[in-house]
Amino acid sequence: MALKEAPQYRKLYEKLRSLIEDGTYKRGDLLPSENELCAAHHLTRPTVRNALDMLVNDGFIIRHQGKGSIVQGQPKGIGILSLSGTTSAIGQDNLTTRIIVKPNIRSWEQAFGYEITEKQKSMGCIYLERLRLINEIPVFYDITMIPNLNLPRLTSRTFEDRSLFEILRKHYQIQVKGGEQKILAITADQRIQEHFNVKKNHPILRVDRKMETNRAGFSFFSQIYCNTRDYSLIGRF
Amino acid sequence: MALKEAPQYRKLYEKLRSLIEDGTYKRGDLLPSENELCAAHHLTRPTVRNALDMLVNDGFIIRHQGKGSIVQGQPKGIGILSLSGTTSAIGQDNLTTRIIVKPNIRSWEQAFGYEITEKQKSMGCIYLERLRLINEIPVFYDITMIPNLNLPRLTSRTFEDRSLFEILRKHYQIQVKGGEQKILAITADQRIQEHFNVKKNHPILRVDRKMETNRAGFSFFSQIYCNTRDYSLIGRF
DNA sequence: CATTATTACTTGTATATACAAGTGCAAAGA
DNA sequence: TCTTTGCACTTGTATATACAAGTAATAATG
Repeated sequence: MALKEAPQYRKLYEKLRSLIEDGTYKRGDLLPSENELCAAHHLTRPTVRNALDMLVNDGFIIRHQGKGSIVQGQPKGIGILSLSGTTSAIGQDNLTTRIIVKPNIRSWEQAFGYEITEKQKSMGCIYLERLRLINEIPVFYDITMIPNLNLPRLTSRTFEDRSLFEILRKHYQIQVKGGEQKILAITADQRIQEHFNVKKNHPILRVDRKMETNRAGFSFFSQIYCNTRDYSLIGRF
Repeated sequence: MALKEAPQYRKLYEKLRSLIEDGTYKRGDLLPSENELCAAHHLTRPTVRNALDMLVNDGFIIRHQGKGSIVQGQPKGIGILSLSGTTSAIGQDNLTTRIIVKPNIRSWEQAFGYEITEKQKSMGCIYLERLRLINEIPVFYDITMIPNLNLPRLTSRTFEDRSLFEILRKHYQIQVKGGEQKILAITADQRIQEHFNVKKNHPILRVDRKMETNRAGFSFFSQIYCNTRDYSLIGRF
């Protein structure tokens, strides 16, 4: 089952997105005009606009009639912490990831309070746990569960360098379109105390989320513990 | 300054959106096909697709190649702050509001960590504190600061029955378009302990938010304390 | 010098068209 | 009867074109 090549507008979207994310285009900059992009990539305006529409949608740019496409910066984030997200909010340099539980396939009955279908139950899930550190300080601990459906070699990919969202988007054409989340404040239990190196009664933010994608019926789940003493979650809405 | 007429695709979007919101099209229904919509509204496919794209974007529908546009239901909300407890949805009946500090005008230098302009500083702000109870249980404590700009009689309006957002929208044509928020877990301080009737070291969720509106340069701010023991924050994104 | 009009750009809207690709059903064939 | 083929439908992608409308800098005008 060969992967279909991505459409032109999608490829342009990825290119421009990368250029914004890596800082080639900074906040406040103007993107090349639509006509310039047409010429540069040998596309027509509707196709180019399609790509730009996606960027607008994600919050990377805004457009002004008569002026151009103005780079906004990082996406409005999906929900609260833009997942690709912790990366974008903090700056990639300082963020390191430790895989605590390597991706493995296991059975599941539900996911952090969210229901899953019978089919998903029968297929099992890819499970992993990660600890993320900012400037050597452990800040996030997240547990991820992904239905084990048609994702060849996902378990073997590295989750350290790239974000899960990026992997899904680029390699499997799966885009997170939205989702649902529950947020609450708890006190650190034994395990979290150890990972975060905090004492009892330390307040911790917990986020349970269901991520819905463009692939019908394909959702995945994560539970995120966050020590907000030094870094708080920031998001746009 | 007459309002420019809305473009065709926008009008079609509003029509279809209304039909979904009023239940004419229910969840799971198929919308008329693109060609049918073209014929019915005397438009071409790109224009119709533009309208449908907006609906997809808002989460009202999803589209399936070869099948059609499937109605999903209600849109994704703005921000977080819809509540979920053990009981699924909390009817408004159970929510009561107590004004702890009545709206009054005072000076300010900043707002919960967000910068404000010199002009806003000089004008002062409208300040209020409220406690919100669900089924007699105190769940939210929020502090609100609104720039004191051209909002005659705002201080005297009741904040108990109506939401601030509704007042701003209906009486001042101010709509919240988006904003920024910071979320963290803290332990209850003396005052919060009393309001929430919890003991020391009880974990509390704190949200600092900046609300941006359709009026250029007009933002307002709130800080929300939330006891998530019985009710957690849920939200779609 | 200050104001207004022109001009050359930008994005916004809309039409017309073509073919690719996924879905589901019905007709043809084994 | 069951399977396969084909067809008619759906949405997806892409091109080509045209004009409207906002923006900003320049040129013309008072």
